[in-house]
Amino acid sequence: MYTYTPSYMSIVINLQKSTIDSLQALFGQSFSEKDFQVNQTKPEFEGDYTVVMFSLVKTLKLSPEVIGTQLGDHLVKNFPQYFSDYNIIKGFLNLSVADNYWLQLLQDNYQDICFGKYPLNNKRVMVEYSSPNTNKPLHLGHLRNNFLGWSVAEILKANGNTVLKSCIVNDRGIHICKSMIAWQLFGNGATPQSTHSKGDHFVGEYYVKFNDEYKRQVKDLVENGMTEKDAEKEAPIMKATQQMLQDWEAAKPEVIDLWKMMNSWVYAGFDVTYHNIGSDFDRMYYESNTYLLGKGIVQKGLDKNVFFTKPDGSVWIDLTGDGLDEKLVLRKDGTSVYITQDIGLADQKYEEDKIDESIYVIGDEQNYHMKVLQLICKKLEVPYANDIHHLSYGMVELPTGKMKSREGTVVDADDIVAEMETVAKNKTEELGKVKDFNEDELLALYHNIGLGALKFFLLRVDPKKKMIFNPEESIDFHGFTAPFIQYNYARINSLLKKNGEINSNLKMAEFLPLERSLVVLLEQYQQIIGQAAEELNPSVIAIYIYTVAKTYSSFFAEHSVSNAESEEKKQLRLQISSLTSIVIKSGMQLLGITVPERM
RNA sequence: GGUCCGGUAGCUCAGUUGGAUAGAGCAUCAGCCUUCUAAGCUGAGGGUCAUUGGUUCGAAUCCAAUCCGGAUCACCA
Repeated sequence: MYTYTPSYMSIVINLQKSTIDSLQALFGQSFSEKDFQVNQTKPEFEGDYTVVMFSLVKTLKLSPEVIGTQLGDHLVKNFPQYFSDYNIIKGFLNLSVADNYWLQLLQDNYQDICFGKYPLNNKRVMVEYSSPNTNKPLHLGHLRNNFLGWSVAEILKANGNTVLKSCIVNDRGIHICKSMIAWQLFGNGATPQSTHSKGDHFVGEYYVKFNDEYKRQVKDLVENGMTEKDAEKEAPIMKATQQMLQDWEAAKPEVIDLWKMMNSWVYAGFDVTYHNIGSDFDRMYYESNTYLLGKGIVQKGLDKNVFFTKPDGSVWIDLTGDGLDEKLVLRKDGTSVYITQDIGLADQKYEEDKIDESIYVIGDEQNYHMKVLQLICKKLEVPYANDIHHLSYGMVELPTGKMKSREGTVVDADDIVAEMETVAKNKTEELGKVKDFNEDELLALYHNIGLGALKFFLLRVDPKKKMIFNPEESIDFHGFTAPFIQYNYARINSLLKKNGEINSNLKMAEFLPLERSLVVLLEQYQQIIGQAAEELNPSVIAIYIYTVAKTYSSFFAEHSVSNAESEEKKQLRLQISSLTSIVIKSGMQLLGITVPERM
């Protein structure tokens, strides 16, 4: 889906190309990079990268050893700038990359803060994420969405795309009216100001109150002999809510005023949260503006016979041929439904912003909906039909099951961020390394560490998998976590500060195993950025950056930089350290995580 | 019932365009701070890759069947 011009040619690609050339020269047959596999060499064997021979055996009708020997020989002889040595074990051709190659890579890049990133292309991509409802505050599930959306946007930018972040606010509908009704019934004119509460939490409380009252009324009715189904329809509070929705659609001034007032409270609360977690948007869409969109497109679709009308006047699309069902796109009264709005909004985005790709960060419970949207667009033959991608992510669940706002069993976004900051504060004070920091510096540090730990926790796992969060166990600060990575960055930073200017002109090119492992890893950063974009998967970055930090941590414990065996060694290690710090900072930034200079 | 997703160490997860002895973190145990930040390092134990069968030089990875868990199939959004 995304193809890029790299800023430097990666060693794996060089290996593939030179292998293809060599095979051609040796055996007179042409291969492509898909005909053989290139792996990183396992640590227990000599070498950096490995070509697997088995797939070539059939076509060449030679034993793996024979092919390996000839190929290895040819590669080392003809591409000495890349390969210095080889060995063959079973069907595996292990190649050692020339020390000078690594040295040159280091010298060219050790101060390049753009290392690994791709040059600008002409693609415009929109990432839609967050998409909150205005009847309740954000919870942990929203945070996963926000962090994913932000990170994917950053990853796409690093791949050279121009990215627009957008947000569709779900600001109308029955759920909003529930909070409104409850406030009328139980609020006694209270406001966030009068109760000293955050606007989104304030409104969310009334959403919970609605459901408590609703349950009570249903129970009463059932006790008086009504069936549960009828009771759910007949409960006075539900009837009042439905009336309010109709009044809203009829634009009754007092309902609209109430709606505007309560939404403004929620937005004030959201602003605080978004600012705190570092989310922002280039385009805001409000469902109260877009819910009528798409009707014109449906009309065009009717003309093209993509849609059909049922006797009652409702409009449908038949997707049974694609393994799905019939799907309604316009109600019999002519009003649009969810999918109709999305068709309309997709069109609006395309027209207004001339975007080439559109990414929707939406939970996997909407896989079916997004599939329908993509299918409808294809059948309508709109130009952007193949450029709609769903970044589907799994729910964040508690050990007790799903989080439910209605029942108040949610991990609140503001609460969890504050809690993480407190843990960061306690831990920092315990260690006592930054006693000279002033109050602002301390707050910034707690924020970076606490929020970083949370972001990393949510981003390090494959988005499409659901995850379980146990509020009883606090999120770890050790091991595969952001604080560990941040800590390594801070160590490198202080080391580099102590040692001053780095000599860029090195002749020595001998690497100890850990030094070599680091350079090999760092060289892969560019390819990792590409892979993360292709898969729309920030966990690729998280895992990679952790591996870099972990390897550096071993290196740091094993080898002294300041007191290296020789001046040349010292300079080499400083270059490695410098590039490591650049990659850590850059990679963490792709995850939306700030690295502190000290901690 | 149809469709889709998942099941890997006690726990949380990597690894699936088929490759060498399946990897991390947490937790447990044993070592390591007079030397660049111990939020660290080194090591140990811990596995029927849900089950069964198949494909082949080779399967956690591909195919089939089965079991378990989840999502979805609204004139809600």
